Amino acid sequence: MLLRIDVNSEETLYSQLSNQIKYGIARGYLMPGEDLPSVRGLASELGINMHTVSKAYATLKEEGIIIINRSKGVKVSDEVLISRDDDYGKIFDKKMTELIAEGLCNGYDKDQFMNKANQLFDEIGGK
Amino acid sequence: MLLRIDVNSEETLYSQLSNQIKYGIARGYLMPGEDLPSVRGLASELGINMHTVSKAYATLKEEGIIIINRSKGVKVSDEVLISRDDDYGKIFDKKMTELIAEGLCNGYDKDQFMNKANQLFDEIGGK
Amino acid sequence: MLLRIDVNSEETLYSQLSNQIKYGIARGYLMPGEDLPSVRGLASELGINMHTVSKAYATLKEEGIIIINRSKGVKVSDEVLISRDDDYGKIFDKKMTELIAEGLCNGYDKDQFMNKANQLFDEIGGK
Amino acid sequence: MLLRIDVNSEETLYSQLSNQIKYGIARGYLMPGEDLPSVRGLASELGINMHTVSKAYATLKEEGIIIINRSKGVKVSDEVLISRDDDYGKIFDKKMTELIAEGLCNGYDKDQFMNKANQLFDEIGGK
DNA sequence: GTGGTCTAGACCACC
DNA sequence: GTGGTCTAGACCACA
Repeated sequence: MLLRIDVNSEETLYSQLSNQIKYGIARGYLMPGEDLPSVRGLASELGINMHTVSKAYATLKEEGIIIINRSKGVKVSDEVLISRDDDYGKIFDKKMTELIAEGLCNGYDKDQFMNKANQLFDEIGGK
Repeated sequence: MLLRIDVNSEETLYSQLSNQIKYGIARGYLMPGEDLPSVRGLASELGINMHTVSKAYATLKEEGIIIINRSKGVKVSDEVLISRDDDYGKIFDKKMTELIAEGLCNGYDKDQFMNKANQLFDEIGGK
Repeated sequence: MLLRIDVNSEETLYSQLSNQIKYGIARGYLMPGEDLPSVRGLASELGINMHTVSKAYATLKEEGIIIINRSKGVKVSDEVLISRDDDYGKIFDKKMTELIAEGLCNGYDKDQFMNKANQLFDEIGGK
Repeated sequence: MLLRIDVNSEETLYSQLSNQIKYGIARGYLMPGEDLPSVRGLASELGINMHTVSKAYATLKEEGIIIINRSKGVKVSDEVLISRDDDYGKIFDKKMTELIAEGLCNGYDKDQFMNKANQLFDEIGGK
Protein backbone atom coordinates (compact mmCIF):
# COMPACT_ATOMS: atom_id res chain seq x y z
CA MET A 1 0.00 0.00 0.00
CA LEU A 2 1.26 3.44 -0.94
CA LEU A 3 1.53 6.06 1.75
CA ARG A 4 2.15 9.70 0.98
CA ILE A 5 3.17 12.50 3.26
CA ASP A 6 2.82 16.19 2.52
CA VAL A 7 5.30 18.10 4.66
CA ASN A 8 3.62 21.39 3.70
CA SER A 9 0.22 20.33 5.00
CA GLU A 10 -1.17 21.98 8.11
CA GLU A 11 -2.00 18.52 9.40
CA THR A 12 0.77 17.00 11.49
CA LEU A 13 2.83 14.29 9.80
CA TYR A 14 1.86 11.59 12.25
CA SER A 15 -1.80 12.49 11.84
CA GLN A 16 -1.57 12.26 8.06
CA LEU A 17 0.03 8.88 8.46
CA SER A 18 -2.55 7.45 10.85
CA ASN A 19 -5.40 8.81 8.73
CA GLN A 20 -4.00 7.18 5.62
CA ILE A 21 -3.59 3.87 7.38
CA LYS A 22 -7.21 4.05 8.57
CA TYR A 23 -8.23 4.83 5.01
CA GLY A 24 -6.17 1.91 3.71
CA ILE A 25 -7.91 -0.43 6.11
CA ALA A 26 -11.36 0.95 5.26
CA ARG A 27 -10.56 0.68 1.58
CA GLY A 28 -9.39 -2.92 1.90
CA TYR A 29 -5.79 -2.18 0.92
CA LEU A 30 -4.77 -3.37 4.35
CA MET A 31 -6.45 -6.50 5.70
CA PRO A 32 -6.99 -7.49 9.33
CA GLY A 33 -3.89 -9.28 10.58
CA GLU A 34 -1.71 -7.93 7.79
CA ASP A 35 1.81 -6.77 8.64
CA LEU A 36 2.68 -3.08 8.47
CA PRO A 37 6.17 -1.78 7.60
CA SER A 38 8.62 -1.50 10.45
CA VAL A 39 8.93 1.86 12.19
CA ARG A 40 12.39 2.51 10.79
CA GLY A 41 11.65 1.06 7.40
CA LEU A 42 8.59 3.23 6.85
CA ALA A 43 10.41 6.26 8.18
CA SER A 44 13.25 5.94 5.71
CA GLU A 45 10.85 5.13 2.89
CA LEU A 46 8.88 8.31 3.57
CA GLY A 47 11.97 10.35 4.33
CA ILE A 48 10.76 11.26 7.81
CA ASN A 49 11.99 10.57 11.28
CA MET A 50 11.49 7.23 12.98
CA HIS A 51 9.85 8.86 16.01
CA THR A 52 7.16 10.40 13.85
CA VAL A 53 6.16 7.03 12.48
CA SER A 54 6.37 5.61 15.97
CA LYS A 55 3.91 8.21 17.24
CA ALA A 56 1.47 7.52 14.41
CA TYR A 57 1.62 3.80 15.21
CA ALA A 58 1.23 4.51 18.93
CA THR A 59 -2.00 6.46 18.40
CA LEU A 60 -3.41 3.72 16.17
CA LYS A 61 -2.49 1.20 18.84
CA GLU A 62 -4.33 3.29 21.46
CA GLU A 63 -7.40 3.23 19.23
CA GLY A 64 -7.18 -0.55 18.98
CA ILE A 65 -6.64 -0.47 15.23
CA ILE A 66 -3.17 -2.00 15.09
CA ILE A 67 -1.14 -4.38 17.25
CA ILE A 68 2.44 -3.54 18.16
CA ASN A 69 4.81 -6.29 19.23
CA ARG A 70 8.21 -5.17 20.42
CA SER A 71 10.16 -7.86 18.67
CA LYS A 72 7.87 -9.01 15.87
CA GLY A 73 6.75 -5.68 14.46
CA VAL A 74 3.40 -4.10 13.71
CA LYS A 75 0.22 -5.49 12.16
CA VAL A 76 -3.41 -4.55 11.61
CA SER A 77 -5.60 -5.77 14.46
CA ASP A 78 -7.50 -8.97 13.72
CA GLU A 79 -10.66 -7.43 15.18
CA VAL A 80 -10.50 -4.18 13.22
CA LEU A 81 -13.73 -3.55 11.26
CA ILE A 82 -15.60 -5.56 13.87
CA SER A 83 -15.00 -4.58 17.44
CA ARG A 84 -16.03 -1.24 18.80
CA ASP A 85 -14.83 0.37 21.99
CA ASP A 86 -17.81 1.81 23.87
CA ASP A 87 -15.89 5.00 24.51
CA TYR A 88 -15.46 5.49 20.80
CA GLY A 89 -19.20 5.99 20.33
CA LYS A 90 -19.07 9.38 22.06
CA ILE A 91 -16.07 10.52 20.06
CA PHE A 92 -17.72 9.42 16.83
CA ASP A 93 -20.93 11.28 17.71
CA LYS A 94 -19.02 14.45 18.46
CA LYS A 95 -17.03 14.29 15.24
CA MET A 96 -20.08 13.63 13.14
CA THR A 97 -22.06 16.40 14.84
CA GLU A 98 -19.27 18.84 14.08
CA LEU A 99 -19.16 17.73 10.46
CA ILE A 100 -22.93 18.07 10.11
CA ALA A 101 -22.94 21.53 11.68
CA GLU A 102 -20.07 22.74 9.54
CA GLY A 103 -21.68 21.28 6.45
CA LEU A 104 -24.99 23.00 7.18
CA CYS A 105 -23.16 26.33 7.54
CA ASN A 106 -21.80 25.78 4.04
CA GLY A 107 -25.08 24.87 2.46
CA TYR A 108 -25.05 21.08 2.80
CA ASP A 109 -28.55 20.13 3.90
CA LYS A 110 -29.52 16.64 5.05
CA ASP A 111 -30.14 15.29 1.55
CA GLN A 112 -26.85 16.56 0.23
CA PHE A 113 -25.01 15.20 3.26
CA MET A 114 -26.57 11.78 2.78
CA ASN A 115 -25.87 11.76 -0.93
CA LYS A 116 -22.26 12.71 -0.34
CA ALA A 117 -21.90 10.00 2.29
CA ASN A 118 -23.39 7.49 -0.11
CA GLN A 119 -21.02 8.52 -2.85
CA LEU A 120 -17.93 8.34 -0.61
CA PHE A 121 -18.92 4.94 0.77
CA ASP A 122 -19.22 3.68 -2.79
CA GLU A 123 -15.79 5.05 -3.64
CA ILE A 124 -14.20 3.47 -0.59
CA GLY A 125 -15.53 0.01 -0.86
CA GLY A 126 -17.19 -2.01 -3.55
CA LYS A 127 -17.57 -4.70 -0.96
CA MET B 1 -27.30 32.08 22.30
CA LEU B 2 -25.30 30.51 25.12
CA LEU B 3 -21.66 29.71 24.48
CA ARG B 4 -19.68 27.51 26.81
CA ILE B 5 -15.93 27.17 27.00
CA ASP B 6 -14.21 24.28 28.74
CA VAL B 7 -10.70 25.33 29.67
CA ASN B 8 -9.89 21.70 30.55
CA SER B 9 -10.71 20.42 27.09
CA GLU B 10 -7.97 19.23 24.78
CA GLU B 11 -9.56 21.30 22.03
CA THR B 12 -8.15 24.80 21.74
CA LEU B 13 -10.37 27.58 23.03
CA TYR B 14 -10.74 29.30 19.67
CA SER B 15 -11.68 25.99 18.05
CA GLN B 16 -14.32 25.32 20.69
CA LEU B 17 -15.72 28.75 20.05
CA SER B 18 -15.91 28.48 16.27
CA ASN B 19 -17.39 24.99 16.47
CA GLN B 20 -20.09 26.17 18.84
CA ILE B 21 -20.98 29.08 16.61
CA LYS B 22 -21.26 26.73 13.64
CA TYR B 23 -23.44 24.46 15.73
CA GLY B 24 -25.58 27.43 16.78
CA ILE B 25 -26.13 28.38 13.16
CA ALA B 26 -26.90 24.79 12.14
CA ARG B 27 -29.29 24.48 15.04
CA GLY B 28 -31.07 27.72 14.16
CA TYR B 29 -30.05 29.54 17.34
CA LEU B 30 -28.18 32.00 15.16
CA MET B 31 -29.90 33.21 11.99
CA PRO B 32 -28.33 34.50 8.76
CA GLY B 33 -27.64 38.20 9.11
CA GLU B 34 -27.88 38.11 12.89
CA ASP B 35 -25.38 40.18 14.88
CA LEU B 36 -22.73 38.45 16.96
CA PRO B 37 -21.22 39.93 20.15
CA SER B 38 -18.18 42.14 19.79
CA VAL B 39 -14.76 40.60 20.25
CA ARG B 40 -14.19 42.44 23.51
CA GLY B 41 -17.71 41.81 24.78
CA LEU B 42 -17.62 38.08 24.14
CA ALA B 43 -14.11 37.77 25.56
CA SER B 44 -15.09 39.39 28.85
CA GLU B 45 -18.35 37.46 28.99
CA LEU B 46 -16.49 34.14 28.62
CA GLY B 47 -13.56 35.23 30.74
CA ILE B 48 -11.02 34.51 28.03
CA ASN B 49 -8.48 36.55 26.14
CA MET B 50 -9.60 38.95 23.43
CA HIS B 51 -7.09 37.46 20.99
CA THR B 52 -8.73 34.05 21.36
CA VAL B 53 -12.16 35.35 20.34
CA SER B 54 -10.54 37.32 17.55
CA LYS B 55 -8.90 34.18 16.18
CA ALA B 56 -12.16 32.23 16.31
CA TYR B 57 -13.94 35.00 14.39
CA ALA B 58 -11.09 35.20 11.87
CA THR B 59 -11.35 31.52 11.00
CA LEU B 60 -15.14 31.75 10.64
CA LYS B 61 -14.71 34.75 8.36
CA GLU B 62 -12.13 32.79 6.36
CA GLU B 63 -14.72 30.04 5.91
CA GLY B 64 -17.30 32.59 4.73
CA ILE B 65 -19.60 31.91 7.67
CA ILE B 66 -19.52 35.34 9.28
CA ILE B 67 -18.93 38.89 8.09
CA ILE B 68 -16.57 41.19 9.96
CA ASN B 69 -17.01 44.90 9.39
CA ARG B 70 -14.60 47.24 11.10
CA SER B 71 -17.25 49.82 11.98
CA LYS B 72 -20.43 47.78 12.13
CA GLY B 73 -19.22 44.76 14.04
CA VAL B 74 -19.69 41.06 13.39
CA LYS B 75 -22.69 39.23 11.98
CA VAL B 76 -23.64 35.87 10.54
CA SER B 77 -23.32 35.86 6.76
CA ASP B 78 -26.59 36.36 4.91
CA GLU B 79 -25.65 33.59 2.53
CA VAL B 80 -24.78 31.07 5.21
CA LEU B 81 -26.79 27.82 4.81
CA ILE B 82 -27.02 28.56 1.09
CA SER B 83 -23.82 29.50 -0.63
CA ARG B 84 -20.88 27.18 -0.91
CA ASP B 85 -17.32 28.01 -1.73
CA ASP B 86 -16.03 25.49 -4.23
CA ASP B 87 -12.86 25.13 -2.21
CA TYR B 88 -14.93 23.97 0.72
CA GLY B 89 -16.19 21.01 -1.27
CA LYS B 90 -12.76 19.40 -1.21
CA ILE B 91 -12.27 20.03 2.48
CA PHE B 92 -15.70 18.61 3.25
CA ASP B 93 -14.99 15.50 1.18
CA LYS B 94 -11.71 14.98 2.97
CA LYS B 95 -13.26 15.37 6.40
CA MET B 96 -16.14 13.06 5.63
CA THR B 97 -13.82 10.47 4.08
CA GLU B 98 -11.72 10.50 7.25
CA LEU B 99 -14.81 10.09 9.40
CA ILE B 100 -16.06 7.20 7.27
CA ALA B 101 -12.66 5.48 7.29
CA GLU B 102 -12.23 5.85 11.02
CA GLY B 103 -15.79 4.67 11.61
CA LEU B 104 -15.24 1.59 9.46
CA CYS B 105 -12.09 0.75 11.44
CA ASN B 106 -14.25 0.80 14.56
CA GLY B 107 -17.02 -1.33 13.17
CA TYR B 108 -19.44 1.28 11.83
CA ASP B 109 -20.63 -0.01 8.48
CA LYS B 110 -22.59 2.03 5.94
CA ASP B 111 -26.01 1.33 7.48
CA GLN B 112 -24.84 2.28 10.94
CA PHE B 113 -23.19 5.41 9.63
CA MET B 114 -26.34 6.47 7.83
CA ASN B 115 -28.55 5.73 10.81
CA LYS B 116 -26.30 7.74 13.07
CA ALA B 117 -26.28 10.65 10.61
CA ASN B 118 -30.07 10.51 10.43
CA GLN B 119 -30.35 10.55 14.19
CA LEU B 120 -27.98 13.48 14.63
CA PHE B 121 -29.70 15.50 11.90
CA ASP B 122 -32.99 14.96 13.69
CA GLU B 123 -31.47 16.13 16.96
CA ILE B 124 -30.05 19.24 15.35
CA GLY B 125 -33.02 20.18 13.20
CA GLY B 126 -35.77 19.17 15.60
CA LYS B 127 -35.30 22.36 17.64
CA MET C 1 6.11 18.23 46.37
CA LEU C 2 9.48 16.53 46.03
CA LEU C 3 10.05 14.21 43.10
CA ARG C 4 13.04 11.94 42.85
CA ILE C 5 14.39 10.01 39.90
CA ASP C 6 16.78 7.09 40.08
CA VAL C 7 18.56 6.78 36.76
CA ASN C 8 19.94 3.38 37.81
CA SER C 9 16.52 1.89 38.41
CA GLU C 10 15.22 -0.77 36.05
CA GLU C 11 11.97 1.15 35.90
CA THR C 12 11.83 3.67 33.07
CA LEU C 13 12.25 7.30 34.06
CA TYR C 14 8.83 8.36 32.85
CA SER C 15 7.23 5.48 34.72
CA GLN C 16 9.00 6.45 37.95
CA LEU C 17 7.73 9.97 37.44
CA SER C 18 4.11 9.06 36.82
CA ASN C 19 4.11 6.62 39.73
CA GLN C 20 5.44 9.28 42.05
CA ILE C 21 2.84 11.75 40.93
CA LYS C 22 0.10 9.19 41.52
CA TYR C 23 1.56 8.58 44.96
CA GLY C 24 1.67 12.29 45.64
CA ILE C 25 -2.00 12.61 44.78
CA ALA C 26 -2.96 9.57 46.85
CA ARG C 27 -0.93 10.90 49.74
CA GLY C 28 -2.54 14.34 49.56
CA TYR C 29 0.67 16.15 48.63
CA LEU C 30 -1.00 17.11 45.37
CA MET C 31 -4.60 18.24 45.52
CA PRO C 32 -7.24 18.02 42.77
CA GLY C 33 -6.94 21.09 40.58
CA GLU C 34 -3.43 21.89 41.75
CA ASP C 35 -0.85 23.03 39.21
CA LEU C 36 2.06 20.76 38.33
CA PRO C 37 5.47 22.07 37.24
CA SER C 38 5.91 22.87 33.56
CA VAL C 39 7.38 20.19 31.34
CA ARG C 40 10.63 22.06 30.85
CA GLY C 41 10.81 23.31 34.41
CA LEU C 42 10.46 19.85 35.91
CA ALA C 43 12.89 18.41 33.39
CA SER C 44 15.64 20.84 34.30
CA GLU C 45 14.89 20.46 38.00
CA LEU C 46 15.29 16.70 37.74
CA GLY C 47 18.17 16.90 35.30
CA ILE C 48 16.37 14.85 32.68
CA ASN C 49 15.11 15.56 29.21
CA MET C 50 11.96 17.52 28.52
CA HIS C 51 10.53 14.72 26.37
CA THR C 52 10.76 12.25 29.21
CA VAL C 53 8.67 14.48 31.46
CA SER C 54 6.31 15.08 28.57
CA LYS C 55 5.78 11.35 28.14
CA ALA C 56 5.09 10.87 31.85
CA TYR C 57 2.52 13.67 31.73
CA ALA C 58 0.99 12.25 28.53
CA THR C 59 0.38 8.86 30.16
CA LEU C 60 -1.18 10.47 33.23
CA LYS C 61 -3.40 12.51 30.92
CA GLU C 62 -4.47 9.32 29.12
CA GLU C 63 -5.44 7.85 32.48
CA GLY C 64 -7.52 10.93 33.25
CA ILE C 65 -5.40 11.85 36.26
CA ILE C 66 -4.07 15.18 35.05
CA ILE C 67 -5.23 17.88 32.64
CA ILE C 68 -2.84 19.28 30.05
CA ASN C 69 -3.50 22.66 28.50
CA ARG C 70 -1.19 23.70 25.70
CA SER C 71 -0.81 27.26 26.80
CA LYS C 72 -1.68 27.22 30.48
CA GLY C 73 0.29 24.22 31.65
CA VAL C 74 -0.52 21.07 33.59
CA LYS C 75 -2.70 20.45 36.64
CA VAL C 76 -4.19 17.60 38.64
CA SER C 77 -7.66 16.71 37.37
CA ASP C 78 -10.50 18.10 39.46
CA GLU C 79 -12.24 14.72 39.38
CA VAL C 80 -9.23 12.66 40.44
CA LEU C 81 -9.99 10.53 43.53
CA ILE C 82 -13.63 10.46 42.45
CA SER C 83 -14.25 9.47 38.88
CA ARG C 84 -13.51 6.01 37.59
CA ASP C 85 -13.23 4.97 33.99
CA ASP C 86 -15.10 1.70 33.48
CA ASP C 87 -12.22 0.34 31.46
CA TYR C 88 -9.93 0.88 34.42
CA GLY C 89 -11.80 -1.73 36.45
CA LYS C 90 -10.41 -4.55 34.30
CA ILE C 91 -6.87 -3.22 34.45
CA PHE C 92 -7.12 -2.85 38.22
CA ASP C 93 -8.42 -6.40 38.62
CA LYS C 94 -5.59 -7.78 36.52
CA LYS C 95 -2.94 -5.87 38.44
CA MET C 96 -4.33 -6.89 41.79
CA THR C 97 -4.65 -10.52 40.74
CA GLU C 98 -1.01 -10.54 39.68
CA LEU C 99 0.04 -9.00 42.98
CA ILE C 100 -1.98 -11.53 44.95
CA ALA C 101 -0.55 -14.47 42.97
CA GLU C 102 3.00 -13.24 43.30
CA GLY C 103 2.49 -12.57 46.99
CA LEU C 104 1.13 -16.07 47.58
CA CYS C 105 4.19 -17.55 45.84
CA ASN C 106 6.32 -15.69 48.36
CA GLY C 107 4.40 -16.75 51.40
CA TYR C 108 1.91 -13.90 51.77
CA ASP C 109 -1.41 -15.52 52.59
CA LYS C 110 -4.71 -13.65 52.64
CA ASP C 111 -4.35 -12.41 56.21
CA GLN C 112 -0.85 -11.12 55.61
CA PHE C 113 -1.93 -9.45 52.38
CA MET C 114 -4.81 -7.72 54.11
CA ASN C 115 -2.67 -6.63 57.03
CA LYS C 116 -0.06 -5.23 54.68
CA ALA C 117 -2.73 -3.37 52.70
CA ASN C 118 -4.13 -1.97 55.93
CA GLN C 119 -0.72 -0.82 57.04
CA LEU C 120 0.12 0.85 53.71
CA PHE C 121 -3.26 2.60 53.56
CA ASP C 122 -2.57 3.98 57.01
CA GLU C 123 0.85 5.20 55.94
CA ILE C 124 -0.52 6.86 52.81
CA GLY C 125 -3.41 8.73 54.25
CA GLY C 126 -4.63 9.61 57.68
CA LYS C 127 -7.82 10.65 55.94
CA MET D 1 -1.68 -27.09 33.92
CA LEU D 2 -2.68 -25.16 30.83
CA LEU D 3 -0.57 -22.17 29.86
CA ARG D 4 -1.75 -19.67 27.32
CA ILE D 5 0.32 -17.12 25.47
CA ASP D 6 -1.18 -14.14 23.67
CA VAL D 7 1.28 -12.92 21.06
CA ASN D 8 -0.85 -9.80 20.55
CA SER D 9 -0.58 -8.74 24.18
CA GLU D 10 1.48 -5.73 25.13
CA GLU D 11 3.04 -7.82 27.88
CA THR D 12 6.23 -9.58 26.86
CA LEU D 13 5.95 -13.29 26.29
CA TYR D 14 8.32 -14.26 29.08
CA SER D 15 6.42 -12.01 31.50
CA GLN D 16 3.10 -13.61 30.55
CA LEU D 17 4.65 -16.99 31.14
CA SER D 18 6.09 -16.23 34.56
CA ASN D 19 2.89 -14.51 35.67
CA GLN D 20 0.82 -17.50 34.67
CA ILE D 21 3.10 -19.88 36.51
CA LYS D 22 2.83 -17.73 39.62
CA TYR D 23 -0.92 -17.72 39.21
CA GLY D 24 -0.93 -21.49 38.77
CA ILE D 25 0.97 -21.92 42.01
CA ALA D 26 -1.28 -19.48 43.86
CA ARG D 27 -4.31 -21.23 42.50
CA GLY D 28 -3.06 -24.65 43.52
CA TYR D 29 -2.72 -25.98 39.98
CA LEU D 30 0.99 -26.31 40.59
CA MET D 31 2.10 -27.75 43.92
CA PRO D 32 5.39 -27.20 45.80
CA GLY D 33 7.95 -29.68 44.53
CA GLU D 34 6.01 -30.41 41.36
CA ASP D 35 7.96 -30.80 38.12
CA LEU D 36 7.62 -28.22 35.39
CA PRO D 37 8.02 -28.96 31.66
CA SER D 38 11.51 -28.71 30.19
CA VAL D 39 12.50 -25.49 28.46
CA ARG D 40 12.52 -27.12 25.05
CA GLY D 41 9.31 -29.03 25.65
CA LEU D 42 7.35 -26.00 26.84
CA ALA D 43 8.72 -23.86 24.04
CA SER D 44 7.61 -26.28 21.34
CA GLU D 45 4.26 -26.84 23.06
CA LEU D 46 3.57 -23.10 23.09
CA GLY D 47 5.13 -22.49 19.71
CA ILE D 48 7.54 -19.88 21.03
CA ASN D 49 11.29 -19.54 21.16
CA MET D 50 13.31 -21.58 23.62
CA HIS D 51 15.11 -18.47 24.85
CA THR D 52 11.78 -16.95 25.86
CA VAL D 53 10.87 -19.88 28.11
CA SER D 54 14.40 -19.90 29.46
CA LYS D 55 14.13 -16.24 30.43
CA ALA D 56 10.80 -16.79 32.16
CA TYR D 57 12.24 -19.66 34.18
CA ALA D 58 15.35 -17.62 35.01
CA THR D 59 13.31 -14.79 36.53
CA LEU D 60 11.21 -17.25 38.55
CA LYS D 61 14.39 -18.88 39.82
CA GLU D 62 15.74 -15.45 40.71
CA GLU D 63 12.61 -14.87 42.78
CA GLY D 64 13.07 -18.21 44.52
CA ILE D 65 9.85 -19.62 43.16
CA ILE D 66 11.28 -22.47 41.12
CA ILE D 67 14.39 -24.64 41.27
CA ILE D 68 16.47 -25.28 38.18
CA ASN D 69 18.73 -28.29 38.22
CA ARG D 70 20.92 -28.91 35.23
CA SER D 71 20.41 -32.65 35.25
CA LYS D 72 17.04 -33.08 36.93
CA GLY D 73 15.07 -30.37 35.23
CA VAL D 74 12.81 -27.70 36.65
CA LYS D 75 10.41 -27.89 39.58
CA VAL D 76 8.39 -25.65 41.84
CA SER D 77 10.33 -24.79 44.98
CA ASP D 78 9.43 -26.88 48.02
CA GLU D 79 9.41 -23.77 50.13
CA VAL D 80 7.17 -21.75 47.85
CA LEU D 81 4.07 -20.44 49.67
CA ILE D 82 6.09 -20.51 52.88
CA SER D 83 9.51 -18.97 52.75
CA ARG D 84 10.07 -15.36 52.01
CA ASP D 85 13.21 -13.64 50.93
CA ASP D 86 13.65 -10.48 52.95
CA ASP D 87 14.47 -8.57 49.81
CA TYR D 88 11.09 -9.48 48.41
CA GLY D 89 9.38 -7.65 51.24
CA LYS D 90 10.52 -4.30 49.90
CA ILE D 91 9.52 -5.11 46.35
CA PHE D 92 6.12 -6.28 47.50
CA ASP D 93 5.60 -3.12 49.53
CA LYS D 94 6.54 -0.99 46.56
CA LYS D 95 4.20 -2.83 44.21
CA MET D 96 1.30 -2.72 46.63
CA THR D 97 1.88 0.96 47.35
CA GLU D 98 1.78 1.69 43.64
CA LEU D 99 -1.43 -0.27 43.24
CA ILE D 100 -3.03 1.53 46.18
CA ALA D 101 -1.95 4.95 44.89
CA GLU D 102 -3.16 4.28 41.38
CA GLY D 103 -6.42 2.89 42.72
CA LEU D 104 -6.99 5.97 44.87
CA CYS D 105 -6.41 8.20 41.83
CA ASN D 106 -9.19 6.29 40.11
CA GLY D 107 -11.65 6.45 42.97
CA TYR D 108 -10.95 3.19 44.78
CA ASP D 109 -10.95 4.01 48.48
CA LYS D 110 -9.77 1.67 51.23
CA ASP D 111 -13.08 -0.16 51.58
CA GLN D 112 -13.35 -0.77 47.87
CA PHE D 113 -9.74 -1.92 47.70
CA MET D 114 -10.28 -4.37 50.56
CA ASN D 115 -13.51 -5.70 49.11
CA LYS D 116 -11.89 -6.23 45.74
CA ALA D 117 -8.94 -8.02 47.36
CA ASN D 118 -11.34 -10.22 49.28
CA GLN D 119 -13.24 -11.09 46.15
CA LEU D 120 -10.12 -11.94 44.15
CA PHE D 121 -8.70 -14.07 46.97
CA ASP D 122 -11.94 -16.01 47.02
CA GLU D 123 -11.77 -16.54 43.27
CA ILE D 124 -8.19 -17.77 43.48
CA GLY D 125 -8.52 -19.95 46.53
CA GLY D 126 -11.94 -21.39 45.76
CA LYS D 127 -10.44 -23.94 43.34
C1' DG E 1 5.07 31.82 29.01
C1' DT E 2 3.07 27.10 27.85
C1' DG E 3 2.96 22.29 25.49
C1' DG E 4 3.37 19.96 20.79
C1' DT E 5 5.97 18.46 16.75
C1' DC E 6 9.92 17.04 14.28
C1' DT E 7 14.66 15.81 13.66
C1' DA E 8 19.07 13.16 14.69
C1' DG E 9 21.39 9.77 16.83
C1' DA E 10 22.36 6.85 20.93
C1' DC E 11 21.59 2.50 23.63
C1' DC E 12 18.69 -1.29 25.39
C1' DA E 13 15.32 -5.35 25.69
C1' DC E 14 13.04 -8.88 23.33
C1' DC E 15 12.94 -12.85 20.17
C1' DG F 1 15.76 -8.12 13.21
C1' DT F 2 12.05 -5.53 15.96
C1' DG F 3 10.06 -1.49 18.94
C1' DG F 4 11.03 1.40 23.25
C1' DT F 5 13.60 4.85 25.84
C1' DC F 6 16.38 8.80 26.44
C1' DT F 7 18.98 12.77 25.04
C1' DA F 8 19.69 17.33 22.54
C1' DG F 9 18.12 21.02 20.23
C1' DA F 10 15.05 23.24 16.70
C1' DC F 11 10.63 25.59 15.46
C1' DC F 12 5.61 26.41 15.90
C1' DA F 13 0.83 27.43 17.85
C1' DC F 14 -1.86 28.97 21.64
C1' DA F 15 -3.14 32.46 25.14
